[in-house]
Amino acid sequence: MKISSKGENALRALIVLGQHQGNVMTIEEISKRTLVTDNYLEKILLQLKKLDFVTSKRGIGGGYLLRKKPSEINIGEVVRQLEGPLSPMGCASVTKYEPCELEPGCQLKPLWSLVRDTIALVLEHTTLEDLLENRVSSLKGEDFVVFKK
Amino acid sequence: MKISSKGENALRALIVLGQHQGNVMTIEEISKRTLVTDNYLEKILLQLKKLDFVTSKRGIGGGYLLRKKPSEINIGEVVRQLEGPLSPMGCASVTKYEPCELEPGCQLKPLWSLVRDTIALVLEHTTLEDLLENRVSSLKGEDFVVFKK
DNA sequence: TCTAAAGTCGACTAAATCAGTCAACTTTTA
DNA sequence: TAAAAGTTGACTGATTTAGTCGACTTTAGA
Repeated sequence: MKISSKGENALRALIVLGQHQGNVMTIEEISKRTLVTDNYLEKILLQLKKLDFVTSKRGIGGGYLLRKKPSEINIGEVVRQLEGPLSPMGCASVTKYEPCELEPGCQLKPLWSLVRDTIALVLEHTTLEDLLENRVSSLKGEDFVVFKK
Repeated sequence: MKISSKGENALRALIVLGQHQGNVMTIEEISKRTLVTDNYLEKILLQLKKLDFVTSKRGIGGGYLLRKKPSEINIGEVVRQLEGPLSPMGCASVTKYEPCELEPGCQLKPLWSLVRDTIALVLEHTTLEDLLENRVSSLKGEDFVVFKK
């Protein structure tokens, strides 16, 4: 159930860019603040650019900046684009469903669907703005519960 | 955010063993019902045995069977033992915390913690018995919600 | 118009993990 | 004592991951 370093580092970069909205930042500057090597960051930023989350300016004084407002950048979508489907198994994926030989009647699929849906619930309701403003609340202390209506 | 085939196949095996409680099942029989090759199942069952979820009997008439009652087999624990921590990132892991250079003040960690906690909430509240009796309810149709108290 | 600063692109690699195979071995029962 | 079954360890092939490297293009400003 892991997030790879690519996804993690992409989110780090978006956060740093969000903290400097309006200003372009060079790969080197982003690298300093995210602690990701610039060679690797370059790859990730290029991918974020292709996905239209960021844009860039070449030449002297160039660099990267956010393409959309932080409130319009959905974390679920970022994770999905960089890491693949949110579902732990293809059979429970909404965006990239893969049939399984054990369907129907599989007693595992409902579990994977539930896991997928709760992950999606959290990630798709979080925007970059939420992260920037520390609006993600912890479940610790049972502030949150999942319950059946 | 994937479950590997090892975790999936281990759960399949446990389900099949749960459906035949009291009877030993050979690797070959389990293989037929889970659609996992017996060479690979052998590896997985051995691991499940070391973890004390199943037990085995050698020789003619031998095979595998559950070691505990299905109601005592916690799916979160099975997944954790076979796949590693439930948390998507080490910094948010409860059972295997790994420090990160960006702590404290990291704006991502609360998100990973929330994801970990919701995954744990689902998986740790599910037992093998729940799976066998199809007691895992789907989030579809918004039967469930996550909310802040 | 030249130069240095920046992003862009493609090829390559080293390590890790995963999924799976195989052969030899031990235990047990009939 | 033979056959059925689990046990063990070594091995392999494919894939993914996390980078590295070098050559190239674009741009601003002196």
